[in-house]
Amino acid sequence: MPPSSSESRAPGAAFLLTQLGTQAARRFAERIEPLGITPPHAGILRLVAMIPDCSQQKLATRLGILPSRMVVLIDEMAGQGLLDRRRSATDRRNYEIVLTDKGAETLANMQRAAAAHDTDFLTPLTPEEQQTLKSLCEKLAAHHGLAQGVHPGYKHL
Amino acid sequence: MPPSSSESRAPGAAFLLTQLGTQAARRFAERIEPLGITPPHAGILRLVAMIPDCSQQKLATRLGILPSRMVVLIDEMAGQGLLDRRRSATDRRNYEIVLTDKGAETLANMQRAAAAHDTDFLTPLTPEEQQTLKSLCEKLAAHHGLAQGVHPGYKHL
DNA sequence: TATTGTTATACTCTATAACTATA
DNA sequence: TATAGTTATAGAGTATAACAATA
Repeated sequence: MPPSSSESRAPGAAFLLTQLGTQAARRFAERIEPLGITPPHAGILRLVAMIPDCSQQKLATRLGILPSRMVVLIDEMAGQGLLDRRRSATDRRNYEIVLTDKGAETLANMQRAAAAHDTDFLTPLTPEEQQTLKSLCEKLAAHHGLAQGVHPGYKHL
Repeated sequence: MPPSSSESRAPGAAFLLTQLGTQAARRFAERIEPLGITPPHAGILRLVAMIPDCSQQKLATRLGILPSRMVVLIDEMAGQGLLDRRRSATDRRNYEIVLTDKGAETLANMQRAAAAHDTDFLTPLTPEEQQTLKSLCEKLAAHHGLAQGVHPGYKHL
């Protein structure tokens, strides 16, 4: 019988993961706010760097963002000068989204922010504990089919 | 120098926590959907059981939900017969929110769903790994000031 | 005057459908 | 006809202000 009072129950690990994940996402959003971008922008930046000349639809599918929403996000980022829309030469229906120099710079700043965020968030744990946590999370993520480096928070389910 | 390709980076533990936390929250929402309730409803149910005769404002503050939103949520739950609004005898401005029999039954079903969710979500790990993960998450949650059993996902920051 | 609950309103994000231009 | 991008629109959720009843 687990220890319990009549008034509260100790939360399980899944609930703790929900709490921590929400908190981590919130802190990351605060970290990148000074860069003028939001978490969806950050996801797009990283994916555009990974997949050069990617179409908007592919980006939308990979990130779980609706195409109609992607239009707005790309508009915002193009307006900030972070990326350019170029019509594909082979199929002029779709665009090839490319990083500008400023976009690449913002990506680098975002990755530095992510690294600092990671360090700070895990600082209560010893280096050994951090490694253990990471390994266990990787094992869980693999079994749950989570894509490498793609935030599932933009999905429509 | 960490292992990396030119195309991708291994995500840090904080990012993994965000992924897993989002996924866990989504699965929990799916689990309780057959009970006719959403995650905010679940949070209210648990808090109402913990704090009898609680006012709407106290519930809103504890859960990080705006008072104006709390009105709608309590309306929905009262409409389902899960709880009742009773005017306080001592201060007739505020209500005392009380669980009905059906509300208590739904709470019990929700707690069973949470336990099953926890078991399923952690099933890729061995019992020892599960205990280790839970301990590390508890340590992190304590250092980050996360309230016992209160989902931070309803907060306005 | 301050507080509880409530309503009204605006803004964002999600979701669907319809439109355009290309193929 | 099918697809990429876009626009329009409706529905949640978040946030702020203002209001009525009560203290």
